[in-house]
Amino acid sequence: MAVTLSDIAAKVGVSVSTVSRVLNRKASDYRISQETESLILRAAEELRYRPNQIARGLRLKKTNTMGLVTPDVSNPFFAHIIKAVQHAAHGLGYSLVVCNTDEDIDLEVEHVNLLFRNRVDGLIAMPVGQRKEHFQDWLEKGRPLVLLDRSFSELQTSSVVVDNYYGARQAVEHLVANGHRRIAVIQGLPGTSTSVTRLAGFLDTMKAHGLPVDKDLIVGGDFRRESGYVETKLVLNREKRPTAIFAMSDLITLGVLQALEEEGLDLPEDVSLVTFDDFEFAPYLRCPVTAVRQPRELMAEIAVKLLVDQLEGGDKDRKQIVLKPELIVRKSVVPPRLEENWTSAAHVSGTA
Amino acid sequence: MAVTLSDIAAKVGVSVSTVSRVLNRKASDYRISQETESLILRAAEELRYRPNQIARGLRLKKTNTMGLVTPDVSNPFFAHIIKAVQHAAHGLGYSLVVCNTDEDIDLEVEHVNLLFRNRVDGLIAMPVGQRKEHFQDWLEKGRPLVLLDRSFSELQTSSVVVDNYYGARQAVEHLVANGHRRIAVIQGLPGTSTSVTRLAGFLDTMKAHGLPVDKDLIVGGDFRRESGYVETKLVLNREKRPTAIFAMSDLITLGVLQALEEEGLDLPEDVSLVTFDDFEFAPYLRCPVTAVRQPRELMAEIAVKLLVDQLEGGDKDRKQIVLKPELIVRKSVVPPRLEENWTSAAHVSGTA
DNA sequence: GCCCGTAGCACAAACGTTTGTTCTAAAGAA
DNA sequence: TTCTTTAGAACAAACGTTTGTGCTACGGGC
Repeated sequence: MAVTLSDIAAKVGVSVSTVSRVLNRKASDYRISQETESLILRAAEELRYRPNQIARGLRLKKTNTMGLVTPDVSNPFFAHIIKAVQHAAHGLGYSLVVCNTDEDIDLEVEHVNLLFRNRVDGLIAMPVGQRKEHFQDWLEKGRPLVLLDRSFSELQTSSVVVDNYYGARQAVEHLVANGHRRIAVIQGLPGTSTSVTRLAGFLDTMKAHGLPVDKDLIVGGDFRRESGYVETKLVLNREKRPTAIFAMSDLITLGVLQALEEEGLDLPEDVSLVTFDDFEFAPYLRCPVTAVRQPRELMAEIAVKLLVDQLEGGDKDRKQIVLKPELIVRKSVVPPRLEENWTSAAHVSGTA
Repeated sequence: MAVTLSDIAAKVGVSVSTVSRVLNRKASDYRISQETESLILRAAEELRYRPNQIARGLRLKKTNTMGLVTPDVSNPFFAHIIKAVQHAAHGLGYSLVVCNTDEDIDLEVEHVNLLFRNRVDGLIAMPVGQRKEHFQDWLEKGRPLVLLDRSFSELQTSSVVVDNYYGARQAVEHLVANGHRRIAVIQGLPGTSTSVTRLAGFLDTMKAHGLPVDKDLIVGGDFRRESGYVETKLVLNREKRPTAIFAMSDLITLGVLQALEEEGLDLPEDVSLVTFDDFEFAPYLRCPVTAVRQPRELMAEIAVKLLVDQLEGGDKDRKQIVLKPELIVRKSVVPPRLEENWTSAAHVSGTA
């Protein structure tokens, strides 16, 4: 069906190997005459020859493809990362196989296995957390891996992440500076490095200010909207309502917004809010949200660069890149109303 | 490095072909003894054999991979589509190579070529528009193609789109019913089928109501935020300002919001707004936006189904699936202020 | 006239599979 | 005993490349 080297060889009347060498620009190394060379080039052009990367991959043991394992393609944060990874990879001559784990560790394992079968040259992963043996296996097979956004400190491989501890401290400092003491934390998937580190940042900040931490206000099961929604609902109906919420992802914030609306609570008068992930719509919300912005594109580019360095340069060093996030202050944090601060609040049902 | 069939063969003491047949569950067809079979299965397990899909692909001329060409991975609409395509493809045993064209036709051509070299089994494309020879070539090579979201009526292949004409009519009817006569249209990439059809829907609706159309109010160059921003800026500074805006994508709307904010105009008091693509944050914006919602996930699933039917069932029929969009009415459309309707407006500089 | 050097290419193996065909030994039939 | 059948597997080719090595013929040196 498709045109092969031997089609060209037949047309020109030379052997397949000669054609191969010419098309790989190795004509001069094998003293192939100018004449033969141009005949072959012309024939390849005419037949619209397109090399079969599968055959090539088999022979060369290199597919020029990398895998990207993502927790949630539809999350704007990851979507931007994917776009940037795709772009960088393409620029360096690599195709990208994108996987979606849905934060499901079993699915992640399956995808990593599949990527191995497909013999992608390297892997960029934003891992679910919890388990890491599949990545360990991957590394033991001698294949490069770069962790992105989330990492395992125990894994001997490169990673590029944001300083989540710093980011969380910035966010919580901002809340505390505005007078908040009862702060609810809606975290992401508990085992994930980003959750863990951000939570540590929260706890340390509270401690630094000598503020008590109510364990009941530390909630959340994953990074998704639904989680943000139900956890907010629950936390708002506690006896002592928090005066502020620290959300660990853009989608969680989406759920928070939905819950607040349903409860008839207004941002920021009734509750203050700080979130991780600065999404595009943040400035245009009813109340523009103060957010921790991460250098998504930069992270993605570095990850690709690191991977390709390993693939092509044979750079075996384990590099740990940490970038600084930035707190974008908008309008979702104001001082709490005094009377609410310590009242047991069967909450006022709605101003809406 | 990696374990191959012959490693297993050597360990068990049989030939490669026998191992292959056993692992492909064809043992009984070739009367291989139960004993040999279980020996092989055990060995494969112990050695942690993972079939090399590259070799397999070469032999079988099937890679179990499909390509997805996307205009913009970071656009929430496409991000959701990608996620759903990924999910459906994975469910049917296919890996997904994702490309990003950035609405650049040359890049699209390049990506399609690359996908061909990689011998993906089939292609799902959300094409830029403008040119289609590369898809024609693809089809002539006998490879399946499914167009998604956007289509070419001249191309003999399956497609799944939304009824953009209907969606646009719904949107514009809503504006007209609220008393708007001067409506600005910020369209996407002019050649794209979605732009063309939505524009037709707009024009026909205006005509149906006997309303004049000011060509100067039909603007826009692509589906992105920047376009929405600058076009809104320009259109708002015309002598006769429109009383409403019809935006053709979520990202355009994002740009519109930004421009409105900068101009100190309030939604919906100063300008009404209807947009295509119902994004997640739409309900939580300062002014919740009325939007045309498309069944993204369904579209994606159908596209994958269509492609796989062609790949595996050999179904050669050209199927054209058209789904109905739905207008979600929120609060961004109100009747225009009377005095504004026909005054030349050196616009009031800001209420903010 | 003979040999050697070299230009210019062909040959063949290998990458890891799949699959049509062939081979071997043992069992059963005559 | 001899021939046929069959179970159980091995052999080998092919997919489309790449690449180390081998081959041939011509020209020049002596």
